[in-house]
This record gives sequence, C-alpha cells and structure tokens, in this order.
Amino acid sequence: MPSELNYKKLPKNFYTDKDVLQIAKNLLGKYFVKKDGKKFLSGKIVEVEAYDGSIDEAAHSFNGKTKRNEIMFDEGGYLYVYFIYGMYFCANIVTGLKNQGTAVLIRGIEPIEEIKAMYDNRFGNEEFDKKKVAAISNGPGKICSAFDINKNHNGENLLGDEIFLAEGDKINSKNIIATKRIGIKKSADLLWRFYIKDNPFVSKK
DNA sequence: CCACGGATTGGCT
DNA sequence: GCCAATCCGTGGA
Repeated sequence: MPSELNYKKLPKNFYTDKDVLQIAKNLLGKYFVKKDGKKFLSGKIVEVEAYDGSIDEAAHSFNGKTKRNEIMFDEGGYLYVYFIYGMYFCANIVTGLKNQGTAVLIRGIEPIEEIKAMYDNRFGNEEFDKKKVAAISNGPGKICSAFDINKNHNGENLLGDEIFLAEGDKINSKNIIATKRIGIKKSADLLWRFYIKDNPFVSKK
C-alpha cells in the first residue's frame, strides 16, 4: 500500500511528448492523487477516453477555443473540468503542445487511499456498505464526486501539489481493451476508449 | 437482468 | 431553444 510520501509525480514531458492516444493508454495504471488537508485521496486510473479537436468532432475543442474549453488549448499537464447534464463534473488531463486541443477524459478509478473519505463524498456519511464500493468511482461524474472535484479545479496545474498524477502499476498492453467511446453521437466509431481488462472500476464492458 | 426516462444547468446555435 | 464526454431509479421480463 503506497503512502503519500511514496508518490512519484509524473514529469511535464509525460503530458507533452507523445500523441494523445498513446498518453491515454499510458495513463492506465497511474495514480490520480488529490490533497485533502493532511490526507491524500488517491486511486488507480483504470479507464480513459482520448479527445482530439483537430480531427474529432466529439472533442469540446473541435470548434475552436471558447471560455469553457480554453485550458484544452494550453500545453499538456493541466486539468480540464467541465459541467455536464446540469449536475455532474468530468475531469480531463490536457495533453500535447499549446493550441493542440487534446485531452484525456478519466472515466474509471480504483480507490487506493482514503477510501472511506471518497465513499462519504459520494454517498454522505452513511454506514459503510461493502456492496457500494464498486460504485464509488466507476464513471466520470462519480470520480469528481468522490474526489470532490468541481469547476474551481478547472485549470489546475498537475505539476503542483493539490492534484497530480504519480507512477503506478505497469499495465501489459495485452490487458488494455480499446472500444468506442461512451455517450457521444459525433465521431462515435473511433476506438478511443481504453480500459484495463477485468477491472471492477471500469464503467461499462 | 436490461431498457428507458427524468433530473437540472450552462454553453452555444 | 436545444441538448450535452451522466447517473440513478423504476418497471417489466
């Protein structure tokens, strides 16, 4: 079990030196960490989707820069948080070079540290029900609820100490499944969703 | 088990 | 005014 002292933060070039599809796959197995006072909420990334505004109509960046999506046009290493369906937030990792408009949506996380704190963020301070653990963070809106991520975290620098990514498990490429992305109508046939085979915190098969 | 629809706000046509 | 990179409860098989 890792302690916060052991987190080895990913360097800037992790976010900038490869194309968004490669970075999406590389993100699987990495730790997502959010500082919460003296504690660190953390989990392992198990499901992601790539978005590329240069060729992908589903990307928020496809129609150019706006106030909402401007962080997607910055260089890699920032958090892009958007509000959806009047109720939920979703968190993305911005990748690539300035003005590229590429990012990776985090869709599934396996809780690692402070699981009860994340459970309470999701369900309130109710009695712990083991059967609900799988529902803590197996979806993009659920992740933001569990980690208490909202519009205030849009633009967060992932090289800082509030929210960052860290080295984690090495995932064998034969255990990475590629499928169509969830819940989009445009550019729907691209196989740009990647997840770790058989992990219970993947949102859908 | 699966399919369907309601919730509820802000961004952009 | 339309509808979205979602989630959850309901109702039927």
